[in-house]
Amino acid sequence: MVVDKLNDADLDRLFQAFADATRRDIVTRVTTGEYSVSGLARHYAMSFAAVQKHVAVLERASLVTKEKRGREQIVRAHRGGLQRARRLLDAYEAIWRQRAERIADILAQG
Amino acid sequence: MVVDKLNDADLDRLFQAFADATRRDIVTRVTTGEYSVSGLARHYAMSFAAVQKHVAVLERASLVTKEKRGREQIVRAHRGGLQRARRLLDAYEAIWRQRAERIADILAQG
DNA sequence: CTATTCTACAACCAAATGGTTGTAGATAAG
DNA sequence: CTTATCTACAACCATTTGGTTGTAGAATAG
Repeated sequence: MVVDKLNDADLDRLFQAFADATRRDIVTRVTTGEYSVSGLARHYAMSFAAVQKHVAVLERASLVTKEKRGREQIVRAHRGGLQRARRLLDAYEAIWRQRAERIADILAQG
Repeated sequence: MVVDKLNDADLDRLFQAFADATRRDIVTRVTTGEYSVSGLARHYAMSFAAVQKHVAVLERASLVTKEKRGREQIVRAHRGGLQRARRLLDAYEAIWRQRAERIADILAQG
């Protein structure tokens, strides 16, 4: 899947995926260890189906992938989404720095 | 939570705020130029009230502030929110690197 | 003063979100 | 084979979201 160019809908899904504490926690877990969907579900005070939905949201945002192993579905972190989110925030940061420089210039020449 | 030393609700609001193309565009605009709420509204194919709500979402997420000037309300970028979002994604990135090192160690000693 | 502009906010609506329970199919375990 | 486990998915519900229109007040312009 080529996901270099980000459209609005991709970014919407990406940040939406981060906008929930349970999902952020799932991302942390699957980055550091190996979890099936039910393995994840055991850690949260909600139904299996609810966790399943959270994983689906992360999957659509390209933050995790699933891989079938026997009767389990192993959830793995997928770095692509994270990197794209970081890139966007870095872009905002760059705009900020540009602005700061511009202001500094104005002050310097004023 | 290991990664998440920031308040969950704050982070929810922060990423939720980024999860909309109009709001991301507003952030860009107010970082590079000076805009009133109605000045912003002129650029979007939606009502003034809708833009007003988007600005309110950004305000609650600490991504912008408003300052009254005459009968206008000037919207200004506020760096705090952006920096907190970046910090969180950097933390995830750090976890990734840790994991990569761990795997490299295992491979090296295996 | 009067008219216009800018903002705030309420009320409303459709769609999305985050949760639930229930059903059913695969796979593993006894 | 039978039972338990893991997953998928549908149906449902309450709340939130993203939009609308309408009303009202404050500040500016003429």
